[in-house]
Amino acid sequence: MGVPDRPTIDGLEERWSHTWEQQQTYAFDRTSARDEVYAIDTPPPTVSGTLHVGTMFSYTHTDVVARYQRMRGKRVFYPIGWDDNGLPTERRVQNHYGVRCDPSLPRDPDFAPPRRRAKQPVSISRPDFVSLCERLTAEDERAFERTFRALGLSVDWSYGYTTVGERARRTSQLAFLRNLRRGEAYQSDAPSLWDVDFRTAVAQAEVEDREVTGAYHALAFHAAGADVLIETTRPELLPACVALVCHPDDERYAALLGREVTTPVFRARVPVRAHRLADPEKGTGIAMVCTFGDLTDVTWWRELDLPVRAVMGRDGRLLPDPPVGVDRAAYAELAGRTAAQARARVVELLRESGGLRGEPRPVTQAVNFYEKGERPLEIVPTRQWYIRNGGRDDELRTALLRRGDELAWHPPFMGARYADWVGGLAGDWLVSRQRYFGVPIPVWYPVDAAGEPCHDEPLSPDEAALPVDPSTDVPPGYAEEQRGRPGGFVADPDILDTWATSSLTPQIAGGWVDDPDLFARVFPMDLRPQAHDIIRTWLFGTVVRSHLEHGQLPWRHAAVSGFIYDPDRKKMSKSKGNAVTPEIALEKYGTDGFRYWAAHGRLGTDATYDDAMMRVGRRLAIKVLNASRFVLGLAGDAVHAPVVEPLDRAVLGWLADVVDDATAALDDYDHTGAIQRVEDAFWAFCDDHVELVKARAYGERGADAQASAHAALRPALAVFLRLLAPFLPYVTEEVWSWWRDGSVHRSAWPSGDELRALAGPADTSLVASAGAAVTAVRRAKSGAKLSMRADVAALRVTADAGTLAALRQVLPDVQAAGRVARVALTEADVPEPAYEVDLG
RNA sequence: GGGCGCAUAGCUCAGCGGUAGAGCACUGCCCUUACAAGGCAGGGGUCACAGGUUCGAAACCUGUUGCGCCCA
Repeated sequence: MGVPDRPTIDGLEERWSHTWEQQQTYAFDRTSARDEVYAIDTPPPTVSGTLHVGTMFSYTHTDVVARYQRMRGKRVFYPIGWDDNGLPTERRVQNHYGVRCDPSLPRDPDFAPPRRRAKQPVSISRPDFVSLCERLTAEDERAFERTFRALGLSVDWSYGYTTVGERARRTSQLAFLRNLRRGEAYQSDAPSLWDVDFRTAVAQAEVEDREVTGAYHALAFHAAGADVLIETTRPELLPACVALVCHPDDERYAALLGREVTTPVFRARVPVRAHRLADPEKGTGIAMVCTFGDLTDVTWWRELDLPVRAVMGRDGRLLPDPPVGVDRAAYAELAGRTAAQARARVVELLRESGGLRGEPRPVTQAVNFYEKGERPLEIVPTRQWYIRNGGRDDELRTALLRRGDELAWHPPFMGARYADWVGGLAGDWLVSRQRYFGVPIPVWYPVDAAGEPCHDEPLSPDEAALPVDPSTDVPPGYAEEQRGRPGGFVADPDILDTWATSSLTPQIAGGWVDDPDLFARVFPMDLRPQAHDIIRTWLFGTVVRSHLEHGQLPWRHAAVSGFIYDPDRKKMSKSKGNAVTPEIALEKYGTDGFRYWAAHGRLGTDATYDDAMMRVGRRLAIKVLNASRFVLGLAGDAVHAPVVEPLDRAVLGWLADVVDDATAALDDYDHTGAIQRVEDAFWAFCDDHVELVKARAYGERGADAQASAHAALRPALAVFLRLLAPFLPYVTEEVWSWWRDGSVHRSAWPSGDELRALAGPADTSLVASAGAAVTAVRRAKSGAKLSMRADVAALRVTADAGTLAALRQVLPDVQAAGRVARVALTEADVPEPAYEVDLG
């Protein structure tokens, strides 16, 4: 191809991306044996409109690993998927089109999405809603793919998947049914955390605390004798009160234990009970137990065997009918109101009846929210599906903790996050969601003669029939006419949580359900890359599923990236409006410049979005282009000439050490250490070595000395290109194409030993000796405000015998590079060599 | 309240037992025939604080303070 006259890094992305696609440069060879394969369980990004710069950061880290392993000779299995399943997509569709799903509506044969977003969301049928989800995610996925391709990811796009695709549905349903068969999946009708806006149950891992302002209300309960005061931040739950509870050692209330008191306003009789979790220091030391105000209420309810007085509906409004034992007229004031409305009304009623003592006192408190939700979570008794994850089973918990220990964490301290989470699990994994767009739970229930579904005897499909949609498919042995009829069946209406499917990405990408040949070659995988925020969800979930299904870890290594902060130290996020669009950065600094910045962020460490760093990366890429042009443009075809000059031998030996260090760093998943070592060496190579041998390379000291220079420069350049290739894939490929066959990304990673063999007997310290001498000359010229090309009369060096002996070997190169006429060497017992320059 | 991490030059970070480093920014010089969307050189830090270990600590230990993340 030859060296262009005016090389530029602009436009390399488009050209080489196209070539790589055409030549299938990153295609996975699926005939490879497992031990030849390096398999990556790439995170399927949530499809959400735009890619976050933090995502690009993390994916660059993974791509560096992929490219390195490929050059090491591994057959890299590097698929990618899109997480389009579940609530995030539903929410996006609702906002994007201004619609909401109403499953009671029939499909509209002439359905078209609203043209303009209406103020009030338009209700549409479930099939129409799902089709909008599919339509929008398809658009988003095309945009994501464009951006990832622009980032130069070396994935094999032919192994793409989506988490609602057919293979994902089959995988998710099959894994669930196997869990069910083994007793690892089960149903429970129990109080569950519930988001009243999304109207679905949520799992522990999706819950977050938020500080909100509330108020303590002092309420007087009537007892024989004196009133009992309790304090609560949720007076609207007073009709749900089932007991008062105090600490067993609290003498203030000892006389009340076992007696009943009467709730104010609602006039329900409730017992006073004792429990160790009642905090005598908090409020008045005695609390009301409601079904259900918080998770402590659930504990009290369960452990004290209390009845249920449910008041909170799934829509976040108080149920129409009062619980047993509650005053009907008072409750009628609250029925149908939201929690906030009901609270205001209860406070009024309390004031009127004298049940409120003093004024409410404002407090800030931590309240549970669904991480994507807007109103505090309620706790509602519902029937839900769970998968065992060790939260209620010490044996399983211990086994999963051991899996965490088996995994090679990069950096190691991330393993503690996993152990903390597993150690603190409060219950099993709630996987059912009362939503529409996702993998349906693949079971039906028989309907008894009275028309009631028998939830204890779920009907499963044949594995061969998967994936199924129970709302349209029929269980084995039944006919569609029997749907909903006594003696017939009903479908489970729920879908599996997104994480319950994405926890199976190794199985989905590896073809567990339909390509056992592939699966055997790639599973268990080598690497799980991801960010640290989803250790408790995605990483842990994947370990759980693999442990239950395969009895082993799903991968050997986990590489955990940090987050990206803006220069003001705030976390970048779309909601804060401070996120940078990665496409703009890629355009401005080039892909190589962007990747250079990303590669400087170490695993596990949060990094700052830094334009300046990208500019440096861009400059490095330009330097690669120019230095390569110079080296390759030198006359002569002396590649096979012997390397005889001491400095040439030295630079190759020195470079061998660089190769060894970079290799060790990358083997240790330390891409930061590797790129630093390599780029420092490359600049030193350009600034010192190339300058030192330039005159010789032009032939000023004869043919043999010239040939030696060329014979060292070209292999050195080839090594640098390969060392830089995982980080700067475009510019290295461009230069490689000028003079080598094939792709640099399919070339063999350099070997320090091969370089040493080429170098022969080499004293690598000569590189530093010669560098120090030319630097001294440059410093003198700079101090005298002279051009670097200015001639110098003399260089006098005073140093010990060893230093002088080294210097003598490279003296002609030093003199030529510094344009020094005479050199005088003086031996003396000095700690540091002294350089004196006579400018003449 | 618990766990984890971080505190080094104006900024972004490396160093993790042997006399303080890089890049950016700043200053000066050089239009040098690989590179001015360059290059060369220079100034700049009581390594958060307090104890301890050591011949020697930015580094190891203990504590304190501040910041961040995760979990109660």
